[in-house]
Amino acid sequence: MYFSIDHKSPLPLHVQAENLLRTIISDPQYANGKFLPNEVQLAKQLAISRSTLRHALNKLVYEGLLIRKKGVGTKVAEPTISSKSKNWLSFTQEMNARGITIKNFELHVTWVKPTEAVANFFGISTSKKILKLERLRGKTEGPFVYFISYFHPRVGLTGEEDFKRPLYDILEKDYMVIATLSKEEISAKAADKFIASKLEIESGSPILFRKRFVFDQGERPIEYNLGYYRADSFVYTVESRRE
Amino acid sequence: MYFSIDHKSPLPLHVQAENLLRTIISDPQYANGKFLPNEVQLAKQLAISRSTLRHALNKLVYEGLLIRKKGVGTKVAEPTISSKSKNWLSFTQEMNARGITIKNFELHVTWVKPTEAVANFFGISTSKKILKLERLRGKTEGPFVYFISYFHPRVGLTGEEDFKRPLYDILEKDYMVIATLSKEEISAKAADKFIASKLEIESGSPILFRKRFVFDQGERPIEYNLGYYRADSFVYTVESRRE
DNA sequence: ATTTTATATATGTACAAACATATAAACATA
DNA sequence: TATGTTTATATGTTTGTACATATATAAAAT
Repeated sequence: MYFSIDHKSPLPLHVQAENLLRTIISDPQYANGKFLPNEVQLAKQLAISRSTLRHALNKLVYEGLLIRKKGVGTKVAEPTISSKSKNWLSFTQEMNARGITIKNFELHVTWVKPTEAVANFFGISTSKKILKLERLRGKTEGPFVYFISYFHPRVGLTGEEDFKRPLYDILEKDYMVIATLSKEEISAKAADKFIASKLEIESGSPILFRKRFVFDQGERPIEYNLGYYRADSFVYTVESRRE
Repeated sequence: MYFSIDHKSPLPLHVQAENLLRTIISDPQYANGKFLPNEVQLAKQLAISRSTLRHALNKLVYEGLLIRKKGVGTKVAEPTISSKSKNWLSFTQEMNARGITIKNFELHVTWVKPTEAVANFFGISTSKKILKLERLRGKTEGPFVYFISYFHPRVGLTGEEDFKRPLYDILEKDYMVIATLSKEEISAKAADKFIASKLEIESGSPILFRKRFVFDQGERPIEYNLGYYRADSFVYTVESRRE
């Protein structure tokens, strides 16, 4: 199979190169920290200049998908499952970028009366039913996260949506709701029986628990999300800079 | 006042330009979304090429400090109320803000050969001894976190410092080392015997594990920190904003 | 008065070329 | 054996140049 870049495409060459590289490094052949061809060679192969290639590489390096080392080469980063708070990529997009295909093991949509905490967060009464979305997701080998989401009635979800599509895509394109602010609380806890059975681990095993509060542009609450992650397959990463 | 760039400095021009720009845009005169001079002009002023200047600008744009618009110009981003500054409080300050008085239960200073991971992060050999700081801290009722810190030799710590003072205070005031960037990995794990005994919990109990990589202004590694938190008394919070 | 068209301006894209510097491996030396 | 020294190789830095494209404004046409 041969890759090439279309010099006549309106899409900038460095973007094409970036996309191409994403495809290339997501290949299992490259997944395990294998080195790319050197820049001069790769530029020649793609028929672009080294500067343009570096433009593309820079982005992937910045995202943490590639690791460059002076005098050595550029290799594919180990595909750790992690979450960068800086990026507002959706869960699926983020995982895809790391060469992990997300499988949906379970997907339940129900209308329920909100708990005290949820009603309080949304500023609604506990008697009015709201949409609850439960999803068990993970890799082909098995699930590693159980999500529970509640949505504010204002959003207008019907429950008939195709939740296999990225959630933010649905909210933005179909409901014109743009998530802008997210507050998260991350903690560790022991898995109870229910979560343990879902994640296929033993009851009492440590799990990473993430509460996520999502707001729209007007800082109005739109989603209340609970995530239970298997401790052995999920790391949460945060990058912060002073000033 | 006039800025300039030293072409003889070993520090790359684009890094110098980046630092310079950081200073410039932090000036209140520039703080409120004011436009920078255009690239060609600014490059001339700084006596560097436009490409080099763009290299510097790119980084600041990526960090969200600058906003570029094709055909218009580059302006300083509005200062958002992010959690960045919040994340940069010291542990003690952070706890004080939550109304918790911190007690030091144990404090050990030793010189040790770094593990593979630490040596690799610092870019030093595993044979040279470095400073290791272990601290068991918590509330008056009992400890809830065990910290292990390693410091890069470059920092110049002697081990004789008064570690009851805030760490960042020591680094800044006594050693002129300013921590600027922090990358963290948060995960859950089961407490091993050692940690369990320190935190006064049962072995196998879930704990929150935080790896923290701290860099100075030149993005050089200065601290490698491991934190083991009792799950029942610690929650990690993150706030992130899109765009 | 309104719409269209030109134009100056600024960022965006792309290439070529040269030199600097870190790394690892091969080689030579004590 | 252990330690320097060279060398090939790969990324890092920097400049110069040219043209593309989006934007806002001013001028011209309707």
